[in-house]
Amino acid sequence: MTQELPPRLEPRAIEPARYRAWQDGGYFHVSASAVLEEGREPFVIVIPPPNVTAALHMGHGLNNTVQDVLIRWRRMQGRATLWVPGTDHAGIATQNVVERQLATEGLHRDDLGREEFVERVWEFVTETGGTILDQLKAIGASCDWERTRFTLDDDLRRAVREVFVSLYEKDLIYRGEYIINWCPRCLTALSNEEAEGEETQGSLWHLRYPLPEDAWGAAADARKAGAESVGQLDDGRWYLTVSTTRPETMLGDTGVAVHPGDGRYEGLVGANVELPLTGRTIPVVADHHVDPEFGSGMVKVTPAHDKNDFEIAGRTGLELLDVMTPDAHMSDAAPEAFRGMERFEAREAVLAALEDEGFVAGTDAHTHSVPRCYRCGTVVEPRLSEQWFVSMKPLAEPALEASRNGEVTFTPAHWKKVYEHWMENIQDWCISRQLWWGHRIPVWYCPCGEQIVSREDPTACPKCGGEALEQDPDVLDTWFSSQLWPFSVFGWPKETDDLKAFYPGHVLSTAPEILFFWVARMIMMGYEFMGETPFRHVYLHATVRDKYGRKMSKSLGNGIDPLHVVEELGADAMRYTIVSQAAVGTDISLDHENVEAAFANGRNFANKIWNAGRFALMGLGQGPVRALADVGDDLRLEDRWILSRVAAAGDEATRSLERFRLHDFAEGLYHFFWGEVCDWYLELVKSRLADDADARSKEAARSTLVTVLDRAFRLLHPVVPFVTAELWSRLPWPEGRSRPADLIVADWPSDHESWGDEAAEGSFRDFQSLVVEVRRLRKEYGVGEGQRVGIHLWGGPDDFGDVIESLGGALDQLARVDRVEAEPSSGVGAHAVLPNGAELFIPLEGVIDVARERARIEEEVGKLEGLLAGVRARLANQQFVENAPEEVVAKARENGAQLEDQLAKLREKLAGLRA
RNA sequence: GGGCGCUUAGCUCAGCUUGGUUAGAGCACCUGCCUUACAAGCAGGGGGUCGGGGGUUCGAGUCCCUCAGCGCCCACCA
Repeated sequence: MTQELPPRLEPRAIEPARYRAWQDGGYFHVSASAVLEEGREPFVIVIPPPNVTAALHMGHGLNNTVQDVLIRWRRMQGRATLWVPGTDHAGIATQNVVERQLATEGLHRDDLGREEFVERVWEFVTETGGTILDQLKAIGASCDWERTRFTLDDDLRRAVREVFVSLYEKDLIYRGEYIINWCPRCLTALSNEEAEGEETQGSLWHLRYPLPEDAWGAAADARKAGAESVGQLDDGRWYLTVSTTRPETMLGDTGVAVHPGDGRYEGLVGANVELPLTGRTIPVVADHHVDPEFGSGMVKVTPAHDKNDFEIAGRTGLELLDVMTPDAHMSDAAPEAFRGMERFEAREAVLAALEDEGFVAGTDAHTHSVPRCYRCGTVVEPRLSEQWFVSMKPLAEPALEASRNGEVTFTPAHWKKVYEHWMENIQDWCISRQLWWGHRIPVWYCPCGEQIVSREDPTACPKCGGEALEQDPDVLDTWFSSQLWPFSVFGWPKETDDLKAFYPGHVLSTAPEILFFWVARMIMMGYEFMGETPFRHVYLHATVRDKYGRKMSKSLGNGIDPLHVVEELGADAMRYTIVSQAAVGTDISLDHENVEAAFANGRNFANKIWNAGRFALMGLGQGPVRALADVGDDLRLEDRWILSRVAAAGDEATRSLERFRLHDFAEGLYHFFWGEVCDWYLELVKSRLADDADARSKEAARSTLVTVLDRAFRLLHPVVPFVTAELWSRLPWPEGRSRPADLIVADWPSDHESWGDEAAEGSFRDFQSLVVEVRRLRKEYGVGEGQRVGIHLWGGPDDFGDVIESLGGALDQLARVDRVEAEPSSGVGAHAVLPNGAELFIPLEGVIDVARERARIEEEVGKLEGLLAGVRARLANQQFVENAPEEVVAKARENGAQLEDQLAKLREKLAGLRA
């Protein structure tokens, strides 16, 4: 019953039911046999698994809408379309959340112990883990929920174990003591990617290290050679100057380094410098890493707290001295005065002590990048530590080649360069984390010294037979399991049918900031373990920002909750708004302070579609609709025009989607549907549907309307699935055509060749420009809205007369023109030339009160002339021009110019009315 | 320090790959309409020297150089 449709779209009334119907219909699911047995071409996307504890934010909203658009489109094209959903256990993030929960109970994870803590996390995850997936359903995501995976599922554990052991066997995983990024709050190692640099306004302190007396001669020589960093203290002692941004680390210095070729310091190499505050002396060494051009050309070396210094120590044999505890307090290795101090407190204390003894040579303001933990924001401490690493260079090679030779492509294209640059400079990956939540490292240690790396949990040491094996306490970086996602979700390392059918996937859509964390590593793992790329195309979506251009984030509180948008305005409104804004390579700005306004465009469009459908359902009536082919002879110009246009719109939509131009896809259809179907075709077809006297015209209109809406709804469905599916299901169906079970699986329109009709499009364009021009003139000359006029129309294309004749009734409907004469005319009235060269004249004598209109215009002219005279007088006044603020004068000039323009137009009008 | 990108209407952005009608959209604004699909609408309208400068060309928002401002990524310069 079409009367039931309310005049405003109520998304809540249709969306949840629609979604349930799709799920119940099994449309989201596809089995391997569709590919392996039926031979259908697959189309596969694996979802970027959101953190299991996450709540949906606008970034998810955008990314998953993008994926759903592609998925729905391909599904309609008949591909065996699979979108695999799931969540990530998100090691640090999840552990932090549960630790915070514990903290509210006054507990620490140590109070529970490892097992109980992990159990607690599982409880939490089991309770809340499904939330974000349910939220995806609300925005319409058509994932195959039967295949939902979690990165800690048994299958995926097996994959992780296999990959770790396999890489270890290939010597691509090793354990060693190196400087790694350490978060003193999370108490774990981090990868380079997890330590995010933040530009910070800091200081560079210059410190003096006194030289022993036997080096004073060499020091004096160095000074003479131009080494300004060598000098004498008040008491006559010579010293060297070194610089640092982290003075507290000087307590762990074990040397000072210069470049081997730096002649200035030649005599000082080998000298033992006094390290202030510590009572230690440290040697001056030569190492080629030191840049003689930079600063003093002399560097303090802190091997246990700096990556470069560690390497220098490796080459020069300097000692390693760790002066900090894991939680970044000064350790027992530091002088007593500083022990137990927090690092920044120690920084102040060290500086104060050095200052006291005259060892601070100066301070410069210094802006540099300070690494922070990507999870908690704590300043990362470079720390000497034994960890597990992956050798990345060999793995990167095929993944780099894949980008170079186009096996993997990127949208926007410029990410290709970013990806390749990173791949070319790839560094080893620290994968062990001192956490409890995650994939435990599959390595056991026997008291006999044997290290066992095994696919199966060992029960006894293969070397000594001992059973007192200890498993490595650490877990793997979350991204170690995420990188296997494209094949682990299909059951690898087992050779499953799913794997055969659905690997490799096609598109990977995600945020640019995890290109290195995740995308690059998936590609490397794909080549290493599957022998080919996990996906051919990487789509990096826009960043969602607020109206001030700031990234939406929890901490800024400037986020928009997609569920709130769905609730208030509908999923369709949200989807259209963000897709239409997601132009390649740009960001999306949404006003978080006025959500309704931010999504108004999408909401209005969904409502427009709704009303167009309502109109059709009411206007079509109950009778059977004939197939288009059966009414072919009765089609009128506007019918042939709109059929041709819907064909063109379909071609454009397909082209846009093929190129990942989702913005063009959405906007193109918006303009087609609103600007052509609604503004023109529906307006023209109204009277025909209501006119029972001309049955042939009415039937042609009904057939055309049904056909056009069917097509349009199909094209629109990927971006606004709910409103289109709802209306489509109610649309009457032409006789003789079989009807798909649901719009979600209706064929994507592609047979457009036979529908194109350039002649009809050209003729209709001529008609449109005539209507627009008549409307404009009517408005300009104050012709009342209901007032009919006659027009004269001459010149232009040969067939223009025929066009006007066939659309005569339409001209009356759209522009209130009841008489068209083909003869030239002039006199009192309005005249214009159309784009196609035809001349248009509207006699206004007797239509409007010409004398009154003339008087009205004259009055207006008088008024404007007065204003203009005033402006001119001001501008003629030297004092005003010289003394008034510049912008006031400029404004006056601008006003004058505007007034002159307006006057010219009015005078032209007057001339027409006098004729 | 390297690499990349951006600057077009009041705001947010398309358009540049392949130079060529009058540079577009949404929102905002002005005018007139509650015309029975839709006022979340209809009709009409105003608003841009395409960041500055230079060059190539018959022709530049589009290609090249340069300057300025903004942003992103990478990096061990103490």
